[in-house]
Amino acid sequence: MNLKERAQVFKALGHPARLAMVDKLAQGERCVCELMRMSQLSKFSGPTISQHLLVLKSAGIIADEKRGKMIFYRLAMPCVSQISLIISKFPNTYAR
Amino acid sequence: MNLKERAQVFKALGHPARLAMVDKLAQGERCVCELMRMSQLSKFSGPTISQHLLVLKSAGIIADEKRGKMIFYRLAMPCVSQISLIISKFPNTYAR
DNA sequence: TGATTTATTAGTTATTTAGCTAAATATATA
DNA sequence: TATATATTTAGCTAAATAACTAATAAATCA
Repeated sequence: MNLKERAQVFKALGHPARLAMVDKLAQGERCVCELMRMSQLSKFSGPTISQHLLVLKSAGIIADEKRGKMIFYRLAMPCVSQISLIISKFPNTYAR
Repeated sequence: MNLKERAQVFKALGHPARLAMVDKLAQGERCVCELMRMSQLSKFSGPTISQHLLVLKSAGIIADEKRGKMIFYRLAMPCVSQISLIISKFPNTYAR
Protein backbone atom coordinates (compact mmCIF):
# COMPACT_ATOMS: atom_id res chain seq x y z
CA MET A 1 0.00 0.00 0.00
CA ASN A 2 1.23 3.46 -0.83
CA LEU A 3 1.45 6.45 1.51
CA LYS A 4 -2.03 7.75 0.77
CA GLU A 5 -3.73 4.38 1.15
CA ARG A 6 -1.92 3.73 4.41
CA ALA A 7 -2.92 7.15 5.72
CA GLN A 8 -6.53 6.36 4.84
CA VAL A 9 -6.36 3.15 6.88
CA PHE A 10 -4.96 4.97 9.90
CA LYS A 11 -7.47 7.78 9.54
CA ALA A 12 -10.31 5.26 9.53
CA LEU A 13 -8.92 3.70 12.72
CA GLY A 14 -8.63 7.16 14.29
CA HIS A 15 -11.99 7.27 16.05
CA PRO A 16 -12.82 5.40 19.28
CA ALA A 17 -16.12 4.03 17.93
CA ARG A 18 -14.47 2.66 14.79
CA LEU A 19 -11.54 1.23 16.71
CA ALA A 20 -14.00 -0.51 19.06
CA MET A 21 -15.75 -2.00 16.02
CA VAL A 22 -12.49 -3.30 14.62
CA ASP A 23 -11.53 -4.79 18.00
CA LYS A 24 -14.89 -6.56 18.12
CA LEU A 25 -14.66 -7.83 14.55
CA ALA A 26 -11.23 -9.26 15.38
CA GLN A 27 -13.19 -11.90 17.32
CA GLY A 28 -15.21 -12.85 14.24
CA GLU A 29 -17.96 -11.49 12.01
CA ARG A 30 -20.84 -9.61 13.57
CA CYS A 31 -24.13 -8.21 12.31
CA VAL A 32 -24.76 -4.45 12.60
CA CYS A 33 -27.38 -5.00 15.29
CA GLU A 34 -24.85 -6.84 17.41
CA LEU A 35 -22.29 -4.06 17.00
CA MET A 36 -24.95 -1.53 17.96
CA ARG A 37 -25.54 -3.35 21.24
CA MET A 38 -21.89 -3.00 22.32
CA SER A 39 -21.52 -0.68 25.31
CA GLN A 40 -18.96 1.51 23.53
CA LEU A 41 -21.33 1.95 20.58
CA SER A 42 -24.83 1.84 22.06
CA LYS A 43 -24.73 5.59 22.70
CA PHE A 44 -24.72 6.28 18.95
CA SER A 45 -27.71 6.19 16.61
CA GLY A 46 -28.09 3.53 13.94
CA PRO A 47 -27.23 5.92 11.10
CA THR A 48 -24.09 7.02 12.93
CA ILE A 49 -22.96 3.41 13.33
CA SER A 50 -23.74 2.80 9.68
CA GLN A 51 -21.65 5.77 8.62
CA HIS A 52 -18.66 4.63 10.70
CA LEU A 53 -18.90 1.18 9.12
CA LEU A 54 -18.81 2.82 5.70
CA VAL A 55 -15.61 4.69 6.61
CA LEU A 56 -13.93 1.41 7.62
CA LYS A 57 -15.20 -0.32 4.49
CA SER A 58 -13.99 2.49 2.20
CA ALA A 59 -10.51 2.12 3.68
CA GLY A 60 -10.63 -1.61 2.90
CA ILE A 61 -10.50 -2.60 6.57
CA ILE A 62 -13.82 -4.44 6.69
CA ALA A 63 -16.17 -6.15 4.23
CA ASP A 64 -19.88 -6.90 4.43
CA GLU A 65 -22.19 -9.64 3.32
CA LYS A 66 -25.95 -9.72 3.42
CA ARG A 67 -27.68 -12.84 4.72
CA GLY A 68 -31.42 -12.66 5.15
CA LYS A 69 -32.38 -9.31 6.55
CA MET A 70 -29.11 -8.89 8.39
CA ILE A 71 -25.76 -7.56 7.17
CA PHE A 72 -22.63 -9.14 8.56
CA TYR A 73 -19.31 -7.36 8.72
CA ARG A 74 -15.90 -8.98 9.02
CA LEU A 75 -12.27 -7.87 9.01
CA ALA A 76 -10.94 -7.75 5.46
CA MET A 77 -7.51 -6.60 6.69
CA PRO A 78 -6.69 -8.92 9.59
CA CYS A 79 -3.35 -7.22 10.28
CA VAL A 80 -5.20 -4.24 11.74
CA SER A 81 -6.06 -6.29 14.82
CA GLN A 82 -2.37 -7.13 15.21
CA ILE A 83 -1.61 -3.43 14.92
CA SER A 84 -4.26 -2.40 17.39
CA LEU A 85 -2.77 -4.88 19.85
CA ILE A 86 0.76 -3.55 19.41
CA ILE A 87 -0.38 0.00 20.16
CA SER A 88 -2.49 -1.10 23.10
CA LYS A 89 0.62 -2.59 24.73
CA PHE A 90 2.73 0.54 24.36
CA PRO A 91 4.93 1.54 26.20
CA ASN A 92 5.60 -2.10 26.98
CA THR A 93 5.42 -3.45 23.46
CA TYR A 94 8.35 -5.77 23.91
CA ALA A 95 8.20 -6.13 27.69
CA ARG A 96 7.14 -9.18 29.66
CA MET B 1 -3.04 2.45 26.09
CA ASN B 2 -6.81 2.70 26.28
CA LEU B 3 -9.25 2.98 23.39
CA LYS B 4 -9.23 6.75 23.23
CA GLU B 5 -5.45 7.07 23.38
CA ARG B 6 -5.03 4.44 20.69
CA ALA B 7 -7.56 6.21 18.48
CA GLN B 8 -5.60 9.44 18.94
CA VAL B 9 -2.42 7.71 17.76
CA PHE B 10 -4.13 6.36 14.65
CA LYS B 11 -5.79 9.68 13.95
CA ALA B 12 -2.41 11.42 14.10
CA LEU B 13 -1.02 8.88 11.62
CA GLY B 14 -4.02 9.44 9.35
CA HIS B 15 -2.57 12.12 7.10
CA PRO B 16 -0.06 11.49 4.30
CA ALA B 17 2.23 14.33 5.41
CA ARG B 18 2.37 13.09 8.99
CA LEU B 19 2.86 9.49 7.95
CA ALA B 20 5.74 10.58 5.72
CA MET B 21 7.29 12.38 8.69
CA VAL B 22 7.02 9.28 10.85
CA ASP B 23 8.54 7.12 8.11
CA LYS B 24 11.44 9.55 7.87
CA LEU B 25 11.95 9.73 11.62
CA ALA B 26 12.07 5.93 11.70
CA GLN B 27 15.54 6.37 10.13
CA GLY B 28 16.70 8.59 12.98
CA GLU B 29 16.17 12.08 14.37
CA ARG B 30 15.79 15.00 11.99
CA CYS B 31 15.56 18.76 12.34
CA VAL B 32 12.44 20.54 11.10
CA CYS B 33 14.36 22.10 8.23
CA GLU B 34 15.41 18.68 7.02
CA LEU B 35 11.83 17.37 7.18
CA MET B 36 10.69 20.43 5.25
CA ARG B 37 13.10 19.60 2.45
CA MET B 38 11.56 16.16 1.90
CA SER B 39 9.77 15.93 -1.45
CA GLN B 40 6.53 14.76 0.17
CA LEU B 41 6.55 17.74 2.51
CA SER B 42 8.20 20.55 0.55
CA LYS B 43 4.84 21.56 -0.90
CA PHE B 44 3.63 22.66 2.54
CA SER B 45 4.47 25.90 4.31
CA GLY B 46 6.63 25.97 7.44
CA PRO B 47 3.68 26.65 9.74
CA THR B 48 1.77 23.74 8.24
CA ILE B 49 4.71 21.39 8.87
CA SER B 50 4.98 22.76 12.39
CA GLN B 51 1.31 22.11 13.05
CA HIS B 52 1.54 18.53 11.80
CA LEU B 53 4.53 17.92 14.08
CA LEU B 54 2.47 19.21 17.00
CA VAL B 55 -0.32 16.72 16.20
CA LEU B 56 2.18 13.84 16.26
CA LYS B 57 3.76 15.14 19.46
CA SER B 58 0.37 15.53 21.20
CA ALA B 59 -0.38 11.89 20.41
CA GLY B 60 2.93 10.90 22.01
CA ILE B 61 4.37 9.59 18.74
CA ILE B 62 7.33 11.95 18.52
CA ALA B 63 9.41 14.10 20.90
CA ASP B 64 11.52 17.16 20.27
CA GLU B 65 14.74 18.61 21.57
CA LYS B 66 16.25 21.99 20.87
CA ARG B 67 19.96 22.21 20.08
CA GLY B 68 21.28 25.57 19.04
CA LYS B 69 18.76 27.23 16.77
CA MET B 70 17.46 23.95 15.43
CA ILE B 71 14.80 21.66 16.85
CA PHE B 72 15.25 17.95 16.38
CA TYR B 73 12.38 15.49 16.35
CA ARG B 74 12.62 11.77 17.01
CA LEU B 75 10.21 8.84 17.33
CA ALA B 76 9.04 8.49 20.92
CA MET B 77 6.88 5.48 20.02
CA PRO B 78 9.13 3.26 17.91
CA CYS B 79 6.40 0.63 17.39
CA VAL B 80 4.62 3.00 14.99
CA SER B 81 7.31 2.37 12.38
CA GLN B 82 6.73 -1.36 12.79
CA ILE B 83 3.01 -0.74 12.33
CA SER B 84 3.49 1.46 9.29
CA LEU B 85 5.58 -1.32 7.74
CA ILE B 86 2.95 -3.98 8.42
CA ILE B 87 0.27 -1.91 6.69
CA SER B 88 2.54 -1.03 3.79
CA LYS B 89 2.99 -4.75 3.07
CA PHE B 90 -0.72 -5.54 3.04
CA PRO B 91 -2.18 -7.64 1.41
CA ASN B 92 1.00 -9.71 1.69
CA THR B 93 1.69 -9.20 5.35
CA TYR B 94 2.49 -12.82 6.03
CA ALA B 95 3.46 -13.87 2.52
CA ARG B 96 6.71 -15.45 1.26
C1' DT C 1 23.64 45.78 18.14
C1' DG C 2 21.31 44.57 13.96
C1' DA C 3 20.46 41.08 10.54
C1' DT C 4 19.69 36.28 9.45
C1' DT C 5 18.11 31.69 10.28
C1' DT C 6 14.95 28.35 12.35
C1' DA C 7 10.74 27.41 13.97
C1' DT C 8 6.38 28.48 16.34
C1' DT C 9 2.07 31.09 17.35
C1' DA C 10 -1.95 33.82 15.93
C1' DG C 11 -5.59 34.61 13.07
C1' DT C 12 -8.39 33.54 9.00
C1' DT C 13 -10.96 30.64 5.74
C1' DA C 14 -12.56 26.51 3.21
C1' DT C 15 -13.36 21.82 3.71
C1' DT C 16 -14.32 17.68 6.15
C1' DT C 17 -16.13 15.10 9.90
C1' DA C 18 -19.43 13.54 13.26
C1' DG C 19 -23.62 13.53 15.00
C1' DC C 20 -28.65 13.86 14.65
C1' DT C 21 -33.69 13.05 12.70
C1' DA C 22 -36.56 11.66 9.03
C1' DA C 23 -37.21 8.96 5.08
C1' DA C 24 -36.20 5.05 2.15
C1' DT C 25 -35.02 0.10 1.09
C1' DA C 26 -35.09 -4.72 1.61
C1' DT C 27 -36.29 -8.91 3.81
C1' DA C 28 -39.14 -11.74 6.69
C1' DT C 29 -43.39 -12.73 9.00
C1' DA C 30 -48.43 -12.55 10.20
C1' DT D 1 -50.92 -7.69 1.64
C1' DA D 2 -49.72 -5.29 5.71
C1' DT D 3 -46.41 -4.98 9.39
C1' DA D 4 -42.23 -5.44 11.70
C1' DT D 5 -37.19 -5.68 11.59
C1' DA D 6 -32.54 -4.40 10.02
C1' DT D 7 -29.95 -1.25 7.82
C1' DT D 8 -28.86 2.54 4.75
C1' DT D 9 -29.48 7.08 2.50
C1' DA D 10 -30.58 12.00 2.56
C1' DG D 11 -30.33 16.26 4.51
C1' DC D 12 -28.95 19.22 8.13
C1' DT D 13 -25.83 21.59 11.66
C1' DA D 14 -21.95 22.18 14.80
C1' DA D 15 -17.36 21.32 15.49
C1' DA D 16 -12.84 19.98 14.01
C1' DT D 17 -9.17 19.96 10.57
C1' DA D 18 -5.95 21.69 7.18
C1' DA D 19 -4.10 25.11 4.79
C1' DC D 20 -2.50 29.80 4.22
C1' DT D 21 -0.17 34.60 5.51
C1' DA D 22 1.59 37.61 8.93
C1' DA D 23 3.67 38.20 13.20
C1' DT D 24 6.61 36.57 16.97
C1' DA D 25 10.53 34.25 19.47
C1' DA D 26 15.04 32.51 20.06
C1' DA D 27 19.69 31.60 18.67
C1' DT D 28 23.59 32.78 15.85
C1' DC D 29 26.45 35.68 12.98
C1' DA D 30 28.46 39.97 11.07
